[in-house]
Amino acid sequence: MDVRTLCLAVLYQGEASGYEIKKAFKEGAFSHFQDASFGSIYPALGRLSSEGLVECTQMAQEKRPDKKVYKLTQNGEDTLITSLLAPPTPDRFTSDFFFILYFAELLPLLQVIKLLDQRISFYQETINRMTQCDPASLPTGRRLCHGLGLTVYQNSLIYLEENKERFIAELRSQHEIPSSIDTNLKQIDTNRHTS
Amino acid sequence: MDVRTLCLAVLYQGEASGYEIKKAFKEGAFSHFQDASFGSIYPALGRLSSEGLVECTQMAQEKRPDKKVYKLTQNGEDTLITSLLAPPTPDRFTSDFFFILYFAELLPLLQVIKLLDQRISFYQETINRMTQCDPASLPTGRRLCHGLGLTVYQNSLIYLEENKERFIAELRSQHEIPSSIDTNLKQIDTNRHTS
DNA sequence: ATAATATATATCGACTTGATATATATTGAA
DNA sequence: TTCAATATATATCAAGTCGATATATATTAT
Repeated sequence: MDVRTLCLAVLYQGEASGYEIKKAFKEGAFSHFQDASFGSIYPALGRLSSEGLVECTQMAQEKRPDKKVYKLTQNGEDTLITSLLAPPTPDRFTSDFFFILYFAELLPLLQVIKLLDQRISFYQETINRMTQCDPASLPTGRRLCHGLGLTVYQNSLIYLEENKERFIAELRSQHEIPSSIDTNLKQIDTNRHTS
Repeated sequence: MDVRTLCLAVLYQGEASGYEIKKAFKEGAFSHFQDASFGSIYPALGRLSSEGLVECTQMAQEKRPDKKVYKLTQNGEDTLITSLLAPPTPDRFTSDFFFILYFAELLPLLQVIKLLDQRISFYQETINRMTQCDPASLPTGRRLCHGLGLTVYQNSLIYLEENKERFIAELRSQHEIPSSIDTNLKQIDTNRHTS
């Protein structure tokens, strides 16, 4: 979803500045499945403003730098709904954690253990944060998002906790045969390209 | 993870052309947690080649266009390992599905049902594809990736199947009061910005 | 026959990120 | 108390990335 639509979506829930829109992606409601940087938010707001999809009110603040508060227009609201009706593009998931884990045999065991422990902490903290909020207080669509997301984190945590020890033991046993460290993974696909 | 490292990772498993590297992200081993386009793969291979991290062999093919087969050098292998030791950047997950679902109240009910059904099919197909492969045949790290990923898809499917009907019934009941269609979500955060 | 898909490399405009610059207030630690 | 870090607030820019497109041919399906 393009940043312009993302801005409209945040503004649908109440007027906000560029800084506050960024927060919605960093910590707020959209943080688990969308993101945008200042470098794309500010230009997007400028274009939305010139197209009449949002209105800007310059708030000359007492002490802090000027705050530009953006508000959705009726046209902007209609445009948001239309964008939501378009067929969704496939999810995009990019993870260094999975990428590094994939090559676990090539890395020092302590490094891998650290990676897993950090991941377990990440899942625990995320679950704690998400269970702060009472699902019953959420609108229907938002509640399903919340429930599905929470399920993913909870089951990921369970899986890692259940398999961590076995996994580490297996890696340790492989480290005991030093000559195999480097060749383990290569063996798998060696004869793929025999044309 | 930058595209250069991703190319080294694919080449670690066997020599490959740019086209074959792209396939590793589209359908192959890395498809669930990494991606790269031709527009970044080809320049990356050129740079890796000039830096001596990969070697290129031009295969003058009989009928098809020339194939440039890239192979990892020792230097490239070392560079890959070093990159894997760097602290992982946070995951990035971007989903139109979650984004649209979040605003379910604003959309025609049939549209939402279609969205959920497509999602359920997507999970089912992904699980089917992933269960084709025998986990026991995979190296340790790769097996944990596979297991954790599969768990996520399976539990997402279960959650959606268990909650779909209740969710749709709830949306339907809200549609019966037409005046509420537009205001449901707005009510939540209306008095946040009362300064 | 002919449309669609697969193999194969390459380029390019448009967009996005991550870092940086600028300026001030508040909070917490030494 | 002083000093560092964090938070509020906008804006820009180099570097990197995507998605589309061009080019050319073989195979598969309709």
